[in-house]
Amino acid sequence: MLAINLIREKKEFIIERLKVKNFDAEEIINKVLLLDSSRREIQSKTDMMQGEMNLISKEIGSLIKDGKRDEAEAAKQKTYGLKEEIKILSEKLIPIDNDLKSEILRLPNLPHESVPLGHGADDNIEVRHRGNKPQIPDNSLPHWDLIKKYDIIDFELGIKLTGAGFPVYKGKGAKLQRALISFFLDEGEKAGYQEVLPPIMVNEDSGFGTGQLPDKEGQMYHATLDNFYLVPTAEVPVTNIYRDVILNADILPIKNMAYTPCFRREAGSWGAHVRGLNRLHQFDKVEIVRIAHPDHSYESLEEMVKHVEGLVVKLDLPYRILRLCGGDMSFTSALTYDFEVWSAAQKRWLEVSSVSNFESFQANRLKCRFKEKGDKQTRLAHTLNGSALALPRIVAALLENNQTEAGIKIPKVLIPYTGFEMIS
RNA sequence: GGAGAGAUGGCAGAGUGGUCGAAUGCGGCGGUCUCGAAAACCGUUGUUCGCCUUCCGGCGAACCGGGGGUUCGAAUCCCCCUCUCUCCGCCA
Repeated sequence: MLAINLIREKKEFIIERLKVKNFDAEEIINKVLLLDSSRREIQSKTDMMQGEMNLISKEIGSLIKDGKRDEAEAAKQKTYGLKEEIKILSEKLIPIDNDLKSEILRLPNLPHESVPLGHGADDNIEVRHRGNKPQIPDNSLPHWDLIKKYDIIDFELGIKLTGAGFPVYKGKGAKLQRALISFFLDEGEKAGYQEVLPPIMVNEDSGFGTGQLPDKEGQMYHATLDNFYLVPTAEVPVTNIYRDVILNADILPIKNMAYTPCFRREAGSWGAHVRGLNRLHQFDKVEIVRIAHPDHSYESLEEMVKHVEGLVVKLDLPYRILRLCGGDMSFTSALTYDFEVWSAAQKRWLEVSSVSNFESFQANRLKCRFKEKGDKQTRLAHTLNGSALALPRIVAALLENNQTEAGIKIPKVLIPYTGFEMIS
């Protein structure tokens, strides 16, 4: 949510910036400014009247204390008209407040100045790439065939238990999941992230705080009886730890990470490229989350990119890093880097991480603020997060890229975690 | 699930209709003292919105779990919701 001050002061700037996201903000902003000024006008009036009411009430109090009943009664008469006026005005304010809020919520976050113009994936800019695409034999199999061949992930069984997109990991397949999670968490710990194990269902306030609600309601599983949502990413519970808090500036940046299963309905996004592990309703992910000082949040972002890069390097996967263009970025992000790894049998890049700076956009929804030592004013913090990493596509790439006649070779760094060197 | 009790500032804890944004203690911050520190003493100490102000700030409104109501006036009375605790039941 953009700050109202910013909208008041930098209307033209916002309109220009949002063009990068191919978003025409002019109409909404005009509406916001109109609603905002009538809101302020009404509030000034009611504040004044309420002040008058308070004065009279105090007067009545002391009159009664002095036993001046008649005068007190006369003073009471004065309040009735005022009270009615205040009521009318404050009732007028309610829809204005609601409209104002919902209009502001329609505005996406401003893209950072380095965000390239563009409409879709083709316009993203490759920041760098590393690793050679492995040469695998012509009879190599895509991962959905490999998992069957070695019986490590069972989609049909998942369908029986739950439905499509809820795979069952078995034997070495299950162990590989656990190994990756542990590896990612250990690497995160080395990089100074505190591990948290949060609830994987959250309430409405949390869903709102990170921006899933109200717009992306249909993307989350909803436990209606209790009105809880299954988390689509650990970002939601971990970032919401800092909802409604005022932090001391000197503890920034806060660095947390969490492993959680992630649940996504993926309504309307099933198509040709989603076979096997490419898209699931439930998957595992380790997420890194930071709360940063606005002056240093981009340093944080770069550190996070480096960290994620370290992971794919250690797993020996060919990867590329993309700076997302305005049209491909999320509603809430100011700058996003995507990581993609090469999937040798599918012969395509798979997105395995998305690292973003949300600047104060989420923080404004969350009311996550900080205070500089000795300063009276609170300021909005910056929030950032990134996958480090999401498992399924990493597994897909590992299986495909490392397949040999004898079986699938496990990357060196994972062997201490798996306890085996080969899936065969 | 049943019965009861409760929710007050960073924390603890008073306050049951009238200058109560809220006593007191702790903590935090600033100062005195000290070479420095501790102790002691003095002072200070929330958030949001609006209006005014060149800065410092000033004035007003709102906030005592959340929402609604009664009243000239609500932390205090009434209703609904949420959460916490105690006992019972069930249970990994």
